[in-house]
Amino acid sequence: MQIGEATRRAGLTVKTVRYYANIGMVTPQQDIVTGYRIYGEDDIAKLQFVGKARRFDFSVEECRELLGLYEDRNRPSREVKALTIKKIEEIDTRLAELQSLKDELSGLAASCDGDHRPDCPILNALSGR
Amino acid sequence: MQIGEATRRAGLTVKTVRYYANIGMVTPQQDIVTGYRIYGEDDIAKLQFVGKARRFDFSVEECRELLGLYEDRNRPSREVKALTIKKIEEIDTRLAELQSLKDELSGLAASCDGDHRPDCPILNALSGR
DNA sequence: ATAATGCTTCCCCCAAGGGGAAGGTAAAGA
DNA sequence: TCTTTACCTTCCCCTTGGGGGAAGCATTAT
Repeated sequence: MQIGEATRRAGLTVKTVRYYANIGMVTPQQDIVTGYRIYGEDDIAKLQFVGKARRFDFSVEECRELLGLYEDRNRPSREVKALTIKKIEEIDTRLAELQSLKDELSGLAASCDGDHRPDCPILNALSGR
Repeated sequence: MQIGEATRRAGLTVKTVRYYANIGMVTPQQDIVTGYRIYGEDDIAKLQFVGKARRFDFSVEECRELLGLYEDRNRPSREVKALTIKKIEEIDTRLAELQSLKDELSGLAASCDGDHRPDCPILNALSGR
């Protein structure tokens, strides 16, 4: 099928699918006459796979790695699990950072009257006073 | 003072401080003969202010806005508080997304043996089976 | 015949700087 | 006085993951 239907079935944009072809992640066949990309069922499966992995916050490079493992029918599940745990740890780190930021900003917002007067504890805090 | 000391006092890199000058956020004077940027105490205060705001996850454009409010001695604190609350909401949204991702990935990781065998529930989930 | 899609490549754009080259400047040491 | 060293400048390419849009074929519908 052509790229349009492939994107519909994979739930991705044309730009995205073409990008994956360009970086060699999901490489369809190509019509020699028209130059059109031709996607098969296996390509669709890969696109859907990558789409889901991206939604799980895996980077494109990590997706490439996962795809390699996905295609290797003999790889130990250990490797996949290790990648997943690493990703969970990254998410944990980011969660803690964001929570800390939120706490600080919430404290500042609570201390600011937020009215017409110019005095503002938020700006005071940012300016180090 | 020159840019080197300014960066030391503001806790930023030279690249960053030059970038802020280029985009017109913190614009030092400039020595006409040497072309060197010359930073004064007020510039240092602004750099420190922006540095802190960036650490609070405000974008550069938001920092520019905050800086404008910071410099306007008559602005109502309402405006600053509104920006802060918007930022807190953004952080909340991202927190929820990350938590959801983490829960799903944790479930997958728990269901995967992670041994030498090739069977892997994580890949199965990603491939939609 | 022509208009409407659909496809291609090509190039620039985003945030927020980082890395490094090539070259001017200033102060300290030999 | 000469040279090294440390700072400074501008300029250009690189990053992530594509988005926007132009210019130019192909196919299909009217």
